[in-house]
Amino acid sequence: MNPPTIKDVAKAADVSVATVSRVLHNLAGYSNMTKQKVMRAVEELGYQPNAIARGLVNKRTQTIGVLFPDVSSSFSSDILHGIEEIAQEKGFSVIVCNTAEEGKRTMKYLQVLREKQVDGIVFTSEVLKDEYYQAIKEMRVPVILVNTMTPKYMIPYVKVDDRQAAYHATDYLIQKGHREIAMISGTLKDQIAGFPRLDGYRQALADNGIEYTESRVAYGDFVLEGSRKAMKKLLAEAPPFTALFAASDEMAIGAMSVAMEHGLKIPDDLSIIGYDDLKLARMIYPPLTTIHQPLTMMGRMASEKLITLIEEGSTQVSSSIVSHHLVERQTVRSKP
Amino acid sequence: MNPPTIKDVAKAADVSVATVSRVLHNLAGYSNMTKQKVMRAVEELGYQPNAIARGLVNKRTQTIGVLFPDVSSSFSSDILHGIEEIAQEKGFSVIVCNTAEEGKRTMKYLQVLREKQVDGIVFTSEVLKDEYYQAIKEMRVPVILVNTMTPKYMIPYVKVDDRQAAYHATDYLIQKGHREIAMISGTLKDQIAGFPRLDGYRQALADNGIEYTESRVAYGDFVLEGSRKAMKKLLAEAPPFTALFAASDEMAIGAMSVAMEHGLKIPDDLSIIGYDDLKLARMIYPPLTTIHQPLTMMGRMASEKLITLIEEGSTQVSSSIVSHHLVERQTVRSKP
DNA sequence: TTTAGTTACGTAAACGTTTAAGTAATCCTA
DNA sequence: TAGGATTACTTAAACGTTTACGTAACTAAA
Repeated sequence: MNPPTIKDVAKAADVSVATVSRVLHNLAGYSNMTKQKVMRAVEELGYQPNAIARGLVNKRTQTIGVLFPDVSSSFSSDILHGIEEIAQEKGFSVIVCNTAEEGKRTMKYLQVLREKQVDGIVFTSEVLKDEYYQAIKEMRVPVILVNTMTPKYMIPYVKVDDRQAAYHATDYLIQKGHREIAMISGTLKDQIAGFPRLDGYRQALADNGIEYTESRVAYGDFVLEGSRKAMKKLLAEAPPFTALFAASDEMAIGAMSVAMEHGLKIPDDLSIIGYDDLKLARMIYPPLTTIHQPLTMMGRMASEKLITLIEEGSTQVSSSIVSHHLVERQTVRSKP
Repeated sequence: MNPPTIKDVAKAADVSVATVSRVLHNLAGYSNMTKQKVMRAVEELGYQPNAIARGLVNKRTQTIGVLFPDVSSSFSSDILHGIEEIAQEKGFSVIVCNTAEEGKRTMKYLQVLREKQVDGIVFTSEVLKDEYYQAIKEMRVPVILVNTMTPKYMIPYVKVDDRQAAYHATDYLIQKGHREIAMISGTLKDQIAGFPRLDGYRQALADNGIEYTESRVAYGDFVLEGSRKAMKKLLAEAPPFTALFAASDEMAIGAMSVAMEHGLKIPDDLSIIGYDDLKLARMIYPPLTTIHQPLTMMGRMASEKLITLIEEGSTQVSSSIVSHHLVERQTVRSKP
């Protein structure tokens, strides 16, 4: 009736449960004949071990929790993909947590993950508040930050150098001959993806002897709608510009569409470079030149690091700055 | 040292574990004073219940497993988003499983889910092979199919009527005055999203007295690259056409880009309608007219149904055909 | 004042594993 | 051929809960 347990197997094979457990784990201490008996019983009963019971005694669940501000974003799901891939390879399951805007559900989810006894946590794309840090510390499991970081605590992270990548993007535009370069930035309050990217842009201008013009930067919120508004403002109010750096692909695409609606040709009338290299950057027309963040790989790395921490016990933490690269497609044009 | 258990709380409050358990669950059988004592002890020790131990005795883990062929697709992640939302609301966690191409890992994952004692499963976007069905049946937990179905077994599903939606898309093109309508179909072997959509297209043509021209349909594999090839073939070999129905947004976008590369203007020279209404349909330029599948809502419905099945025990199964709708954007134009 | 009923607990078994410790038989080795 | 070492097991505790059952004290009705 009920699913067979190890006890049923033991009874059927006429041995003790300890013996069954040992043959199932390939430990020593039984004859070949008993092994046969046990295997046969397992087969006949269709026995499957119960990971919950196992977890209780081992204090290990082979499960990790992953927190995203928005699971359904292309961004998050690429990271998730990488995390899941390595996790499953190493025998871990992943519980996904959508913390929603403003991390409204973060604390609740941390609580759930604690009760469920996950072995580790990946925390992505959001700033790690003190409150979160305390909660995680209390649960005594390793954490890895992806696409975010904190200077305040020693927590390993995996991310690209946003400032440097933004510098790269802007410098590329300059090398292509552009000098009037606008930017659509994320919100400045965002210490991770907002300020550093703007700063990189500024630095690139400065290093090339181009004056920074405040009215040429507008602020979006990393997603489409905000960017469309920002672009309209730029088109209406900013001094003319021949190129645009958008701090996310989604914003680049929003800007592109309003540019096209204004009758501008891309890249002939306006060059645009994005940031992220989401799958859709390749799909739109013309395909978007952008800064590639290896999201899936970052997910893989985070997963790998986390599982190492889980299995070796907290050895030293090591963060990774992964390198971005610029992928040239068709939205940037050399200025003669 | 170790995290406090219910025993520690009991000791600290000077009562039995049974009493602690009772106050924690708001059951009857204790005085107000003991309640205070227990609560204080819980507070002071920072006690958190262990869901693993609880799961062992209750035979309930408050966890569901969700299988996707590709978690990182926009399609899957929208569904996941809906599933997660309801799950968390109802106190369930979700384990994501990426079954990879060809369901290579499906069996392995079903095994994991079984060992981990999930309370239910949602199976998405893939055909449910007999092998899978047997495995799930053996684990005696409810399943819900999303975006797929099987006539062979009584398993509740949530999906749109692909045939009807394809009919709708095609008919819309016809109402707009088009009569030379090409199609980029998924592979015919796909009994879920392949054949039915082609069939809907055919039926719409027939009902409007338009002859079906085999050479006007090309086959992609639902994703970008295949579609680009298909579109090139169509442009080169098919009799001229003024409109195109693509069986997925991704294919529509692929087709759009090759059309644009050929110098065709959309929608002036060619009208295109897609299928799915992925987020990016709205983002590209011009925004894609397409069939909207309410993916997030489908995820929510599936989650809701599944949890009902889990909590009420298998009552009757009920499937849902959810209604698609056509969203008019800017890639279809009336033919004068 | 007895008795039945209720309240407020405590005891202990159960969930399905893993594993340390124990035991009996067999095998070497000197 | 006695002694220790090895092999092939078994027993039972432990993991952290929930919950059926037992029981003592108190309450209320007759």
